[in-house]
Amino acid sequence: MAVTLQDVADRAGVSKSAVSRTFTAGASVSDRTRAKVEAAAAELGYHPNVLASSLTTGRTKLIGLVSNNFTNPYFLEIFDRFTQALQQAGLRPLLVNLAHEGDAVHSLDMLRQYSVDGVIVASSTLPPDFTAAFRAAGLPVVHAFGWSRSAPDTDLVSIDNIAAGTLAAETLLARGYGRIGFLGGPREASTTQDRLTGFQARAGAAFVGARFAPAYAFDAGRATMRGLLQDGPGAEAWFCGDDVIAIGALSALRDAGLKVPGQVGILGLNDMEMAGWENIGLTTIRQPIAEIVAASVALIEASIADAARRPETRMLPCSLIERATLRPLP
Amino acid sequence: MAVTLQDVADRAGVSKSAVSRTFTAGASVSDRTRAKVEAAAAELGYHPNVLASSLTTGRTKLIGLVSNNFTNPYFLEIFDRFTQALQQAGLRPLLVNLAHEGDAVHSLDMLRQYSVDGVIVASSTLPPDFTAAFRAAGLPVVHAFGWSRSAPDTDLVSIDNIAAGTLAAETLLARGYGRIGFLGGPREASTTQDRLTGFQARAGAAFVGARFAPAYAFDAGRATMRGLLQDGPGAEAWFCGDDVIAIGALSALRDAGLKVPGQVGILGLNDMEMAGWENIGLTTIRQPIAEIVAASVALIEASIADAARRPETRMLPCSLIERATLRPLP
DNA sequence: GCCATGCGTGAAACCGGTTGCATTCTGCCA
DNA sequence: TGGCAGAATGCAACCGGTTTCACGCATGGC
Repeated sequence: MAVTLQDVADRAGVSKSAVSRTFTAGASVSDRTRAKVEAAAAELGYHPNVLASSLTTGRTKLIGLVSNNFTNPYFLEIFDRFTQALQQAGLRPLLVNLAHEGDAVHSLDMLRQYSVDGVIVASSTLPPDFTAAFRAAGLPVVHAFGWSRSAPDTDLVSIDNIAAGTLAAETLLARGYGRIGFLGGPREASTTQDRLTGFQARAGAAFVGARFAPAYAFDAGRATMRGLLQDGPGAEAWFCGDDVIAIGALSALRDAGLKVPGQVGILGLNDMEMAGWENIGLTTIRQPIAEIVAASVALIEASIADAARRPETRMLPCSLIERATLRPLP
Repeated sequence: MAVTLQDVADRAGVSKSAVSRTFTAGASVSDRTRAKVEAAAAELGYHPNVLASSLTTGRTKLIGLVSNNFTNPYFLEIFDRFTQALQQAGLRPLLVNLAHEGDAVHSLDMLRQYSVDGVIVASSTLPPDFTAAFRAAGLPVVHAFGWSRSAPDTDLVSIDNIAAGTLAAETLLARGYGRIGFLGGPREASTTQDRLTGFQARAGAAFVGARFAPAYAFDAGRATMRGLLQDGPGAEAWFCGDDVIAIGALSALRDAGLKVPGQVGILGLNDMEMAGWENIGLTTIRQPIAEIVAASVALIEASIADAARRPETRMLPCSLIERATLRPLP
């Protein structure tokens, strides 16, 4: 059905080798041969079969893009960037949805079956031993949006979550909120723990406690905030570990008749597109998503090019985006 | 590096053929050999290389998942379902982001280079000649969430957009809105045209006009509604061609001090998760996304199994989801 | 005019599997 | 026990490429 190397070779009156060489950069071919081959290839509409060539070259240009966050709209922005950045780099994302627990080991096997060149794990909740498994299998792997002290032997790209927590506490205090709390995402996630650590340390005596939403979801944020309100007077301002949780919390506050940002302040994290919608106007800490994606792709490319490369950690700075859910600076 | 068929064969003391046959269903192997091979494979941690086998079988179990909607949160739900459904079927999604116009022809070539078994195009705005190009290349292709009279020779899975428009008009009229309008997505999309057609036909004299948002995005919906408001008294209720446009429109109405659903009614389409958030409460027409995804995967499997299969069109019913942006029935 | 140099080329082996075919093995029946 | 059918197995070719190797040929220096 499809046009093969041999077809082109026959047409051009040269050997398979000659054709192959015209399509591999840096190979030795005369201008005359190259011209003949290119003409034949164009006439026949030939495109080399990447998969066949991967057998000998060991490169598929396939990258496993693994995530378990298919419900948080923020991740659509992340997928958008990743797919574009990978395509730009001539790589192809093989998407893996880690919806169920058991998928983890299975998907590792699967990605090896397809001999992907590398794996990008985009998640802040996946346990470090998951990425470690890829590395143990000899696969280049970059963990983006997650961070873990316990896995220093894999590439990591992330914000400094401790610094983000610190920035959050500083921001709330500077705006005159006296009692401040943390409304994080899933408790087990090391990112959540780091954000809390930074927040609590900087908040000092102003810290009134932490609560954890079970998921990065509107409902989870809303329900958790409702619980906090029922428990009596809590904080004057909350640092939420994620925008979508923050938006859920806002909804609960509004239902309870509390004025934001006057009576209660809310600070998010991520700066997803929705945070900027005029009917939401969430004040939030921005993750530099473009830079995180670019760095992740760069690191995976580096690991592919040099298998002996030492893994590296890139922590990118985040910044405050001022909108309407915190009082202005005095 | 990786364990190969030969390694297993050596270990088990049999030929490559025997090993290959133990892993292909329906091949003739004795129980004794199978046991030996399986033991050896387990010890070595062998997983067959799908790409190598694809050379002879012609099957990669790779499916191109093509879309250009990486900004509408609704599509994250769609990707979530598609990835899960494909994984369930033993297929792997190769994700293609059609962000730029020029990507189209390039991505076709690319998907052929990877000899994908089929392509699923998930988009309501891609032109029909795009999917036609895949079909012309001999690739099984299913177009989901889009529909076109002009391309009856490809598999289509979608709601009946004309019927959805009719249902929308009926719904608005039944709730006592006298003058009703259509606020659609991109004008060129055939889905938009169909929704308008159905809507206008049923609305009859109550129809006051149509306006088109330039994109499926909050900002687009908001700006378009703001424009409508400036143009003076418009409709009492609007049928929006997409939830996220509807949510943008709601934001503009609220800013203008108009009461929803009392003074103005808003009806969306899709029933994305966000539509159900308590701070939004969008009344909307639900697309049966699970069924659309399931049907798309089933059709692509059918096309792969039988290359001579005739393409087919599946139109699935949609239904009204009652929330808070339309007046209740009298 | 001779030889070293090096580029361009094709034959053939190989990547990791599958599969047609011929051969051997097994079980069953006469 | 012999004969035979059918199952099990191995060999070798093949899928569509890449790459090593050896050779042919043009070039340039002496």
